[in-house]
Amino acid sequence: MPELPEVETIKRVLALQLTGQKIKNITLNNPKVIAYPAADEFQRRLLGQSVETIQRRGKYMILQLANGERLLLHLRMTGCLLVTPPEYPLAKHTHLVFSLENGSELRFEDTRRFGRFWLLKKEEEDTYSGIHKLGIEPFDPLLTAQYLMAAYGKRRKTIKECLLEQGSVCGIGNIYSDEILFTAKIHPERQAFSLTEEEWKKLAEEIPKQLSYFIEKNAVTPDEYLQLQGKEYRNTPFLRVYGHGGENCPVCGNVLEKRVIGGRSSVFCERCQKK
DNA sequence: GGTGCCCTGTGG
DNA sequence: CCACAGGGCACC
Repeated sequence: MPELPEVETIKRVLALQLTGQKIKNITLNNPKVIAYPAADEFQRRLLGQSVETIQRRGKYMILQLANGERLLLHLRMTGCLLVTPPEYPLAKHTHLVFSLENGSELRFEDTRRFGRFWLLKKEEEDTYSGIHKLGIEPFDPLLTAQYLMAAYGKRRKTIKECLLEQGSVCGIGNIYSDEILFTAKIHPERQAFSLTEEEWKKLAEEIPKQLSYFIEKNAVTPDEYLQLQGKEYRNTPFLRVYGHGGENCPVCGNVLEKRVIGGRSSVFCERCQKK
């Protein structure tokens, strides 16, 4: 599910609910979700720790703990973090539950079980989670036309595939790559090296602009988030192309094309996004 | 670079 | 029944 805007939304909700909370108990229903270290050590080291701050890096969430350790999480496709009252019905694919000092629970659910946790010691170098391979944040002032050109400008891959990589600019997934390319008026199948300076400039503009727009549109209160069970994202009515294949382009009315690019389903307007 | 895989659920 | 789903990685 979650790309950067969704992870940011969840982060903002959890920050209100988890900051300062101590982990009193841990129930691990599916040890596979713990990528590192071994599940028993993971539980032993987390027990009794409290959450100091919550950060986001790319699509990863980072819980900074009072003892200097950090808990990392990647939600992948269907992962979901939710703070609930203890009596709240347990969802079917709940793999991990933290009971907190104030009586509430932090639950991790994930239907497809792709999501993973990592727990790193204070000064421990993280070569496990993949977070060390991430490129700059989309809101980094370093993200300029020049930066994009240097990163992708010689690549034969399509620009859509480049945007999905996390190594130069992180956080963009399949939905927002389509939205970004649509507003930048760039055909997703354009080979990266073929983009003009004007187009790199537009892209550098639209990447942070679109992502922050959707962060705004995502905004929920903790109550709303619980009601939506951390799953339904409210931003979908604002998506202009993703999920709208076969419908009319919101700009020119042309029928939107749906096509697999780099193994991912993609929607675009052949008239607005010239090849 | 492509392809398959990790998983479960849903919709055609 | 099969194709596909918002992510990422290993493996030719």
